[in-house]
Amino acid sequence: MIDRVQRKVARQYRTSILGWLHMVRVHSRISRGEQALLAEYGLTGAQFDVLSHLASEPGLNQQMLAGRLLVTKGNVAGLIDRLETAGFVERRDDPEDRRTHRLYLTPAGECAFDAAAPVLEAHIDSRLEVLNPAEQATLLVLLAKLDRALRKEKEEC
Amino acid sequence: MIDRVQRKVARQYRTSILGWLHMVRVHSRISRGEQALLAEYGLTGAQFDVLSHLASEPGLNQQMLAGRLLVTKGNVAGLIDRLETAGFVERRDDPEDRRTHRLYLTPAGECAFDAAAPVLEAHIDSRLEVLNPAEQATLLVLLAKLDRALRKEKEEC
DNA sequence: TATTGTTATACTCTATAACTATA
DNA sequence: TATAGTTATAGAGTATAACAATA
Repeated sequence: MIDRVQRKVARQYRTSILGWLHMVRVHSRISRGEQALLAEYGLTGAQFDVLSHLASEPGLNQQMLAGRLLVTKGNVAGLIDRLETAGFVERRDDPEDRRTHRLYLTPAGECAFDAAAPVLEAHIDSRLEVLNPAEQATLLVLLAKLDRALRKEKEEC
Repeated sequence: MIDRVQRKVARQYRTSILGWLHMVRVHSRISRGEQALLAEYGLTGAQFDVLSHLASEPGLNQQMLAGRLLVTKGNVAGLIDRLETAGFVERRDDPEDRRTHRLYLTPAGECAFDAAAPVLEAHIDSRLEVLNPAEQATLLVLLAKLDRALRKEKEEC
C-alpha cells in the first residue's frame, strides 16, 4: 500500500522534471536561432527584450524595466548604455522626479524593432508549426496559466 | 473573403508568438530560482547541465558533450576546466584514441549532483504544481513532441 | 531616510578562430 | 587531411555592493 503511494508520488515527481527538461531544451533550441536572427539587426536577445518592453510601455523608468526583466537595476544601466550607444534607446529626464530617467525608443530603435519582430515571429511560427493549431492553442493556455501563477507568487513573496 | 483568410493567418501567427513569450517568461522565472539553489552547491546552471549529462552518459568525450549542450567545443573546454578545478569532473585518457578525453564525474561530483538534484526537482515540482496532474501531463506531451521535432530538424539540416 | 541611477568588480557563458597533437 | 582538444580574444549578461543625487 505504502509502496503504491510512493510509486505514484515518485512518478508525479518525474512528470514535472521531464516537462522542465523538455522546456529547457525547446527554449534553448529556439532561442539559439533567435539570437542568430537578431544578430543581423545588431541586437542580442536581452536587448530585443528591452525594445519589446519599451515598444509596449514607452516611458518606463529603469527600475520598472528591471522588474519586468527580472534583473537588477545595475544590469539595466549597462543594457541601456549599450542600446543608447547603438542609437536604439533614449534616456529622457523626468520633469517630475529628477532622479529618474524615462526610456523611449528612438526612431532607429522603432525601425529595428519593426524590422526584427516579424522575422522573429516567422521563425518562432516555423518552430511551433510541428504542433497542430489545437495543440498550439493548448500549449498557449497552459503556459499562460503557469506564467500568471508564477508572476503572482513573485508578487506575494 | 481574402480579409477572413488574412485575419485567420494573423491570428495563428500571434498564437505561436504568445506561446513563445509565455515560455520565455516561465523559463526565466524557474531558472532564476534554479540558479539560486545551485549556487548553494557551488554550481551554475550550465555546470549542472554538464553533470546531468555525465551522470546519465559517463565517458562522453568533449565533442559529444558539446553536441548535447548545443555549444562549441571551445566552450566545453572551459566548462570542464572549471568543473575539474572544483573537483567535480575528471578527464581520462581514452586508450583507443589518444586525441580524446573521456569525461567522468568524480565521487565529489556524484555527491554534489545527488544532493542538488532532488532539491532542484522539488523546486521545479513546486513551480509546476499550479497545474493539475492532467494539465502537467498534457504539457509534458506537447513539450516532448516539440523537443523531438526540433532535435530532428537539427539533424536534418 | 528611502529611492533612482551609476559605477566598479568579478565571474560565467558564449562565439570565433588559430593552434597542437593525433588519426 | 580530418578530428579532438586547447588557447586566445572579445563581448554580453549577471550579481553584489558602494556611491551620488534627489525626494
